[in-house]
Amino acid sequence: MHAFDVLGDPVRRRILEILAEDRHASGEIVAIVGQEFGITQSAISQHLKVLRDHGFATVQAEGPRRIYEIDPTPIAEVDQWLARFRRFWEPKLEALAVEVERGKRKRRK
Amino acid sequence: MHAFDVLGDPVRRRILEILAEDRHASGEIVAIVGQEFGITQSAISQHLKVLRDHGFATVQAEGPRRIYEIDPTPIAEVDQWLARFRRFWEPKLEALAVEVERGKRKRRK
DNA sequence: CCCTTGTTTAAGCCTTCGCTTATATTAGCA
DNA sequence: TGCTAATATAAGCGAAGGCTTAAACAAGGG
Repeated sequence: MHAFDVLGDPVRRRILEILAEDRHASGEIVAIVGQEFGITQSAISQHLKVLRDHGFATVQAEGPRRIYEIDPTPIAEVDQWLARFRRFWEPKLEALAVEVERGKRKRRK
Repeated sequence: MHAFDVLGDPVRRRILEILAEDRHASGEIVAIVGQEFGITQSAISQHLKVLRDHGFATVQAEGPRRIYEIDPTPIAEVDQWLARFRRFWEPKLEALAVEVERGKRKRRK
């Protein structure tokens, strides 16, 4: 399963949004996401497994609880792939790089 | 089908890579992608339909040929969603903005 | 007009995916 | 040691997606 497929599911995207803010126990995620999507604890646990297996999240046991934390690595790879398209909607990007360079030169003088 | 699902397929990603470079006739895409993935012209035509239907590409008839051109809009939306995760691998982003501002101030003096 | 070339569409098959229900596992506490 | 709370796993089902073959359609050129 490719990283894009992992991000293809709305439940998983929502979980990642939550984990982007802070680490959470499985149960906390179930409370939020289960409510919003009307799915069971089991379903969410399976989504968490997908996120784990594909490197989007890491787990740490704290007593009986599983604390999930985001791992941005695969998202960064996706972002990397998107880079080649950015010039279509951000022609300013080159200009930005130029700006920074100009600033650096000025300060070196 | 969500934009992420559209990007989930490797054939479609490859087509978008090709269209990112230049516009191409359907047949040209078939020649490249069909070879690489070992699938039929029909299969590729169906992928092109998905890209059309979800706003990733536009078509223009030129005689019997269909010329495909990329439309970056949905990719930009995906990129937008990814924005919230960028701080995890690019803490320099804030610094970059600061740099630009500093450069602008210097030049105003 | 027909034939050929370029392309799309239809039908059907097979696999994958997400969900539910039911069951297992693990930790801590009485 | 059992009981409960928190979580994961197994089995099975239905829907969706991607592929192939076959058929349809559109544009020129003879």
